Amino acid sequence: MGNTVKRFKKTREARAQEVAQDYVEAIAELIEETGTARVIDLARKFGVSHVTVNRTIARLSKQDLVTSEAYKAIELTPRGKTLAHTVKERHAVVLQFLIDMGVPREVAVIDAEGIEHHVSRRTLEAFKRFSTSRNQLTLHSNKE
Amino acid sequence: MGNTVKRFKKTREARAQEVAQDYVEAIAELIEETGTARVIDLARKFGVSHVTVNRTIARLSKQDLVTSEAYKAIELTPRGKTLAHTVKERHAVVLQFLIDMGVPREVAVIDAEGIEHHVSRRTLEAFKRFSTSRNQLTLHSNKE
DNA sequence: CTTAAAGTGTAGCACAGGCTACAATTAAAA
DNA sequence: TTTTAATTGTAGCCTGTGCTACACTTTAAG
Repeated sequence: MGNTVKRFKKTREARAQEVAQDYVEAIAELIEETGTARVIDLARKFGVSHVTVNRTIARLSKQDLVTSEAYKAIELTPRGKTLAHTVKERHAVVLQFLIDMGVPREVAVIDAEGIEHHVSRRTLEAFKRFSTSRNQLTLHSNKE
Repeated sequence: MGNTVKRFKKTREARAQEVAQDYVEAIAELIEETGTARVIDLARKFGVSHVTVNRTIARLSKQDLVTSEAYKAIELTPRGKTLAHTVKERHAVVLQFLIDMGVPREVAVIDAEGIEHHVSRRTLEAFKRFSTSRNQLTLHSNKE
């Protein structure tokens, strides 16, 4: 299999996991902020109908990322919690990185959402290095 | 409509254009390198069946990005050419940026493929600034 | 407690993007 | 030129992710 093929296959596979990642992250946030994560909350957050959320939750449930009983709030499984934590951290790194690069915050927030899912470990490390060194510099020149 | 909703809608819309962008870029490359872009070439490049390529080409044709006659090679419309050019340039900027950030080339190639579609104008500019200043620095210390 | 509103679930549709299997066409070999 | 191989096209299937419409359950107001 050619390298280009591998590259595009990887990109497609990553895409298949994006929704799952967005959902567990959102669910974790909702639970943290409001105590529960309901279908309607997710529907509002993502701007989709509750039907779409429902089916996605069913799929996540099959993947052992969430548990859900009819008419009950959604819970994260241990696997779901772990994933949510990883995703949250990565999201924060990417967002901070873009901001540190000089991208206006509102733009950075949008771009981070799309970019985060495609950032490998190595690239994430590079982003962290950049933010860290930039922040150390400002320690000496700026108390922000 | 909430900001979060807008953000996710934007991400979804961007996603819908990714395939189109990948295809016109690949078609432009094939034409440049081999003279023609055929269905089978694209199928091999993306690692999908020729059927998938066929239907995608039909969709791109509706969007006035390519022209295709049965059993003939695929051509880009003026719109398609313009898009291909934009995408190619952005891809190059993102790839170079990742490499300049210290990401190993093989990893950068994969990540760039996923990231490029989510990079806004502002972020692209930030990437360019970084690569430019880094390259100017190496001019003085390294002839690479 | 009863009723209205909010939330949830399900049926059924659309489209994108995967596939296999088979038919048709074009290009290459004999 | 005929036959074979490669390429392209079409039918029909699957899954993911979107929707509306309608039914059911839970929650909140009266």
